[in-house]
Amino acid sequence: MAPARAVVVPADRTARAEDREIDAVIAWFADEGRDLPWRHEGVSAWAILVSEVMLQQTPVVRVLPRWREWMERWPEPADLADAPTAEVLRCWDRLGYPRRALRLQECARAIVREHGGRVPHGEEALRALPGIGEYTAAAVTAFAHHGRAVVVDTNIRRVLARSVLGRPVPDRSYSAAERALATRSLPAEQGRSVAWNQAVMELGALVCTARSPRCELCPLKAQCAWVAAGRPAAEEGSRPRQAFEGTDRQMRGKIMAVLRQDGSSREAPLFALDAEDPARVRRCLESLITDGLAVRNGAEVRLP
DNA sequence: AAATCGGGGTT
DNA sequence: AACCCAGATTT
Repeated sequence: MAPARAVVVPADRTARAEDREIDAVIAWFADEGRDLPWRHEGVSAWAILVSEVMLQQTPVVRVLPRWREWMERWPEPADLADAPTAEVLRCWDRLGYPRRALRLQECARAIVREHGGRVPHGEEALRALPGIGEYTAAAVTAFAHHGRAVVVDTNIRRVLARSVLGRPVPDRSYSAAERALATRSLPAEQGRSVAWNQAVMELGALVCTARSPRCELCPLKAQCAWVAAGRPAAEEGSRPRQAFEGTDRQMRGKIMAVLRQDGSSREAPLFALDAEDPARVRRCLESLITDGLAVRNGAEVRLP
């Protein structure tokens, strides 16, 4: 399990070896990291927070255009707080999981109400905001406030699972042991910790990818436990994942697409979205209303 | 710990 | 057709 170099090496030599690994990854990022707009100098903490929420389960390429438009329309938390929610949901478009858009607006309102319109510092205060969980609080702390935080996203999980544990994929669920590993791996010095978080995340996105990792380009290839083990394949997925086709999630998406397009709709036409299963349409409609993503007035349904 | 919550590009 | 993506929230 543990990497070979963990075996009884003088503390100072271990430290220097780890420092070289860290520097190699940071240097790789300086050369190969993408020029993403939310990484630019002078981008506000709010803009970075928005990017992080949009990036929750949505790939970078799809976030880019939405983020640009969003920040142009609502550059400050107060702007989003005052926006019509229907417009917010339209601008969110097809980023997926539209509850994130709702929570982001609630987040903006909480920032205005409780923090004077400024993104608060500190992971505890950040986590208290709607839609901000462990990852996003750490990411905002690191990338917006340049603080030392244990950032663990899907990319970092994969890089650590492979390079340190020698495993092809991380576990399904995020464990305390995994958090401890990420904590141990984080450089002690603040500036280096920020660079490390950014660099490892990018390494996972560009090189140590889920499908076809490009190990030949990896700054960690010489000391990667997974490479050393001969890059063993992952076990076959024990459970087939739930298909998307035919799920409530898909139907909710279809209904939201209609509401974004038309602003409102009579209820009856929505049942044409699945003539085979009106109960499903009904169920999804009710759940959207419960979630605050749609409102009913009379025989019509519209965006909130 | 597991389920639920979109949507689309890649393989 | 399956897999994956800068996760959060609820149960």
